[in-house]
Amino acid sequence: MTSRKVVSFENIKVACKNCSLATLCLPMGLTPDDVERLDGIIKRGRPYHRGDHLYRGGDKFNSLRVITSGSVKTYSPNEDGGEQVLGFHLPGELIGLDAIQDDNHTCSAIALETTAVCEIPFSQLESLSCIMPSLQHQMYRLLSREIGQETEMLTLLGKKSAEERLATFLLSFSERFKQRGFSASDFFLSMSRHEIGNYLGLAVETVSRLFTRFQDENLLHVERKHVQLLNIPRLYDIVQGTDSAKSSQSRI
Amino acid sequence: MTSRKVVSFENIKVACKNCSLATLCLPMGLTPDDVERLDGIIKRGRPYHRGDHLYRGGDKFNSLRVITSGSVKTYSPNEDGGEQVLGFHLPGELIGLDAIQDDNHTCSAIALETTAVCEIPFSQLESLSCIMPSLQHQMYRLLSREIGQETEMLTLLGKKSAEERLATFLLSFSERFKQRGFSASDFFLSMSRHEIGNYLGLAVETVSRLFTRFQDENLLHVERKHVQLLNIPRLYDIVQGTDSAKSSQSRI
DNA sequence: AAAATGACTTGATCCTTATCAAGAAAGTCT
DNA sequence: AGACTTTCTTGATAAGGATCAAGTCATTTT
Repeated sequence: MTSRKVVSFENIKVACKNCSLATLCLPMGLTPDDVERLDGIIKRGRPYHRGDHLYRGGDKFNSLRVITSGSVKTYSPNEDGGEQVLGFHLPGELIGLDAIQDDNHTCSAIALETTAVCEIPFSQLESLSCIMPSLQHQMYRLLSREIGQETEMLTLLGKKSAEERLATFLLSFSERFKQRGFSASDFFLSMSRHEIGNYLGLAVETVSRLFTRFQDENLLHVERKHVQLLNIPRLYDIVQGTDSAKSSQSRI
Repeated sequence: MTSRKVVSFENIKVACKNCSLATLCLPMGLTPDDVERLDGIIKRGRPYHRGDHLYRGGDKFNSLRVITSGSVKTYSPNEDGGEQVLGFHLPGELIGLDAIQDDNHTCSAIALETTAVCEIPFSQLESLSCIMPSLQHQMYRLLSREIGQETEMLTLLGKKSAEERLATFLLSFSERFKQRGFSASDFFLSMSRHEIGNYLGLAVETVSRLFTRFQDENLLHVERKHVQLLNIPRLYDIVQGTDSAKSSQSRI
């Protein structure tokens, strides 16, 4: 019975040209003809369930992957047995870029919920990008964007307070959900408090306390994974770290 | 008189095929013919002096740059006027990769000492990489490597203690100097304590105290910018954060 | 439905590192 | 050379967040 269900899933193969994520994804900026050619090398497998690994550190690198639904956590093991969460990835986002370097995955990727992905065999993508300059350009842009995003994380971890980190985290999801046509102020987080803390360089307890405090300050309403942002502008103030957030609150 | 000197500098244009850094740099893995073609698009300008900007955030992005001598700091301004140091770059290292994304530099690069660079006009590099698959491959690898390196910084800033951070920092320079044919245990750091602290997410005072402590523990000898590493293995122990460093010290 | 498990929250305490403050050393300028 | 500036060091204190310890709430198991 599961097998029949899986087969039906596999039949739901949305071609790039019909995919709502195309504007966020690799086909962005390509002509319809080029999208068609790119589509030709993409593999769409069965969905992953919560806890399934898309790949693990050390695995041979063959494909880049784009999340098409669900969400994924990437992480790398660190020396002393623990892990460092590297990112949370939503539909339209490309993962595995760090593995091009030496043909092996350096980090792992695990589904946080039922998740579908497109696999893009890298060697074929590379060949294709040799004959499709616009695809090559798009690849360079995506790789560069990834570098820019990690740079922002460096500032977050290097300079920001716990409060600023969580506000940044929440607004990042708000913006990304909005981009994808979902509510910017009402969403579910698919990861645990522990994973949020790990990602932000904070202890679980600190994350929990901050959620409570933000709620007490009417910045948001939170119930487990369900978050409703009630005062997005003030969250942006907090991100700025100008401390005007507190004063603007007291001015009310 | 300066102009004559500059002219003489400009004449010292080492072609890629004669450059000792070629194995670390873009030509890595290219055939001599391909290196020649790459060489054709590279511009070698006059050297920068300490404090000169190679580019600033907001500048139009035209070229990637490879340091050929000296050293460079990259940084991005952050909201509240301060800056976040993103990296220190030694000969053979490629900078500007983050700017491909939107055709503008998002961060700034400044010479920490007299520094020479090769400029690689990106549009020409892109065209060339379309007809030279091995160059394209090398570009993907370099971009991917950059992502991997930033990932390591995330772990450093997210999980490591001040002590582990400084040890990691010192060993990174040790390894990179060694790769370049210099001593792995005796070198000059071209940046200030303040810049080190900024980069590592620590206060200047903490960096200073750690240098003193490491010296007291006979891990190194430091006098201003001149660093001599006296016990590299134990520095590696510290990086691991297993705390075995301290016990191995007391065992002596 | 009760028990067990895991996730989250809350409180109390401790520790690391930031901040504040001042002095020393090095480098710069006239 | 002497004054000035900047960088670095060192000490004292404070604060932010980690850690330790319980307890609560959900969810799953039996």
